[in-house]
Formats: sequence, structure tokens, C-alpha cells
Amino acid sequence: MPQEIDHWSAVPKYRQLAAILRGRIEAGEFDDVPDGKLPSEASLMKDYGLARNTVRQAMGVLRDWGMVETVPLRGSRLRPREQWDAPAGE
Amino acid sequence: MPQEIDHWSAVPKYRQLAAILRGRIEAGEFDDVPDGKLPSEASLMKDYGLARNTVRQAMGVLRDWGMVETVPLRGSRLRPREQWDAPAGE
DNA sequence: AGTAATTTGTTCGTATGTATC
DNA sequence: AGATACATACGAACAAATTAC
Repeated sequence: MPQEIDHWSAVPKYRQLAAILRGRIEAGEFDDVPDGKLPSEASLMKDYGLARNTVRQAMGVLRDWGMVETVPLRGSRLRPREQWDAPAGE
Repeated sequence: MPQEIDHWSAVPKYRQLAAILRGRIEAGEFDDVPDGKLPSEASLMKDYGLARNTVRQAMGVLRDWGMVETVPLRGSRLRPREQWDAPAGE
């Protein structure tokens, strides 16, 4: 795991996860994955020890940033970098 | 949106929402809906710009009035008018 | 061809912490 | 002290469509 959730931080976990995933994405970790597919919600729950709600909230942040799109029953995948909205706090 | 929450009123928001929903119910807005199903908590949060707690509190008032029953994972639905308790302030 | 597993969507229940009035 | 209100977080259960075997 590249980075872990700080269960004591004042920063909400869903924001922490969003930031972590942003880092992994920007590091190019998913560029080789077919369709730029991201880990499933279940996978992220397990990897980071978070509830599904929280994972989904984090994915919502990435969607807001325009980095990711989620398709029901298919999963989430990267969007082209040109279409990203600058995530606040950069 | 039939009516909005007054964020400045001295009347608590959850009571305002309860009154608004009572109005919508009495206007027959949900009579045609299958099972008399009411909007979900998430939907009400969005429509009225309230926190989930507040929405739930409002639904609790409608339950106290006997107008509505809530079933976990299913939602809330209307109860027969004969079973309503007169809401205070009528 | 068919069944099981996977995956996101949705829904309510509950609890905690913070802030305000 | 208590009521109101928001945000966060976990849990649990069901649905529906797709995917895997």
C-alpha cells in the first residue's frame, strides 16, 4: 500500500483516500491497466480498511475533479488528463 | 420544489420540513405513487438542502403523526388517512 | 447454456464529533 | 443544559446488470 489512512487526522478519511488515489493516478500507476480501470470499491475497502460509503465518497471527489468516471456495474476508469479539473489545493 | 426551507425562521428546520411534507401529502402528491412511497432521505436532502439528520428528524415527526411508516432499506410510505393522528396545530 | 461471483446503486439504521443558539 | 443542525463514518441489506467460470 503506497500510503495509509490516518485514523486520527482531522482530515476526513474520504478526502485522505481521494488524495491518495490522486497520487497513485498521477504516478501513472493505472496507465498500463486496460481501459485505465481503477480498483473496485470492494478492493479499496479492503486495502484501506474503510467502509464502502467512505470509499464511494472518495470516488465522488475524484469524479468532481474530472479525473475519473464511474460506470454502473463496470467500475471506475481514468479520464484523459486534458479533461481534469484542477483539484483544489495544488 | 413546492416550498422551501426558511433558514432564518425561528421554527426548526425539521419542523418546517415536516410541515412541508404534510402539505404535499395532503395535496395528494403521492397518492398515485406505487405503494404511496415517499422520496428517499437522500432525495429530500438534495431537494431541501438539509443534512440527513434533519431529514430523518422530520420523517420522525411524520411518523409520530401516524402519516408515514418507514421500513429499513425500503423507504417510507404513506399510511391510510384513517390511521393518522391529528397533527398538532391544525 | 447456465449459474455463481462481481460490481455499482440505493436505502435506512446508528453513532460520534463539532458548532451554535 | 438542552435543542438544533451539519459532517463524518460504519453497517447491513437489497437490487440489477455484467462478468467469470
